[in-house]
Amino acid sequence: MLTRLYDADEAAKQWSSARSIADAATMSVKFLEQILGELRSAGIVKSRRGSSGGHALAMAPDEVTLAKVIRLMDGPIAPLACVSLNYYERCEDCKEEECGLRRVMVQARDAQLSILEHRSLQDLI
Amino acid sequence: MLTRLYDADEAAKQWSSARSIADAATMSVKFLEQILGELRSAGIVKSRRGSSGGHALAMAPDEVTLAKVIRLMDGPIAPLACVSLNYYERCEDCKEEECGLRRVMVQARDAQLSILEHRSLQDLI
DNA sequence: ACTATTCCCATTAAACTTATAGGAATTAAA
DNA sequence: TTTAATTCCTATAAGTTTAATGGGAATAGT
Repeated sequence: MLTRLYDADEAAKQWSSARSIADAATMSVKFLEQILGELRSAGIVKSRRGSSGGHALAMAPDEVTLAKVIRLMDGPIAPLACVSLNYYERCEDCKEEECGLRRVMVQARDAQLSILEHRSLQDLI
Repeated sequence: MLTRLYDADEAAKQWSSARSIADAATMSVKFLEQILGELRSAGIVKSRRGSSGGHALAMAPDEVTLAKVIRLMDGPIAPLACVSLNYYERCEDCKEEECGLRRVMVQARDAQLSILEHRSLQDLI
């Protein structure tokens, strides 16, 4: 769905309307607007109001890593909060240095991030 | 919590009561019983009723991969249902062969599984 | 002024997670 | 054979999160 936002010629600054994207993805415009709002306030998408307004990518496609988008949409990538880089929360009654589960979960997190941090919108086409 | 189940001498078949485990983990016995029930019906844990009954691992600690346990407790490991090995669900209106997102998510899934399928309870101690 | 569009906020509806509760079945031991 | 400890089964409540809808104000082009 995001890929539609950079089909347009960058110089020409084509703004895709929420309506047109929603139609293509068969989802409600209102719901889509909400998602685009999140993307905008995260700086991934920029928008222009008014009669022939719309939405467009705010940065180059290869700068939008999947990790960024997923964190924004789905929250933490890490399987446990105590190994999350961006949404860390400590477990209660846990000595992190000694926790074997945590040690393994860090490995799992890093394995996944090694993919998601190095794949961008560019790679989705 | 699971690690407590194989502290005991395997030959002596020590059965840990739900109560004793719950105390150590500061959780309600009833809640723990529910979890142990799931583990039992998945064949990871076996139980014995009656006066001096309890629970014990049903297989060697190194056979209990984290992938097994996580799938049982948390469901799919894959970040999207359409790339899940055990809980696959097709996306609607999607030609999987052409879907760039899916291609990347498969990579992310495999990266994570390469850890979780090769780490067992044994590795948590 | 008129119209198409984003933008913001509030609300509902559905789903899932977490936890609690009661009691039947089973077993060992007294 | 009675008693006590324990698993086992099922229902349900409470809480949280997610998905979706809706109304209307702000903006910009014509």
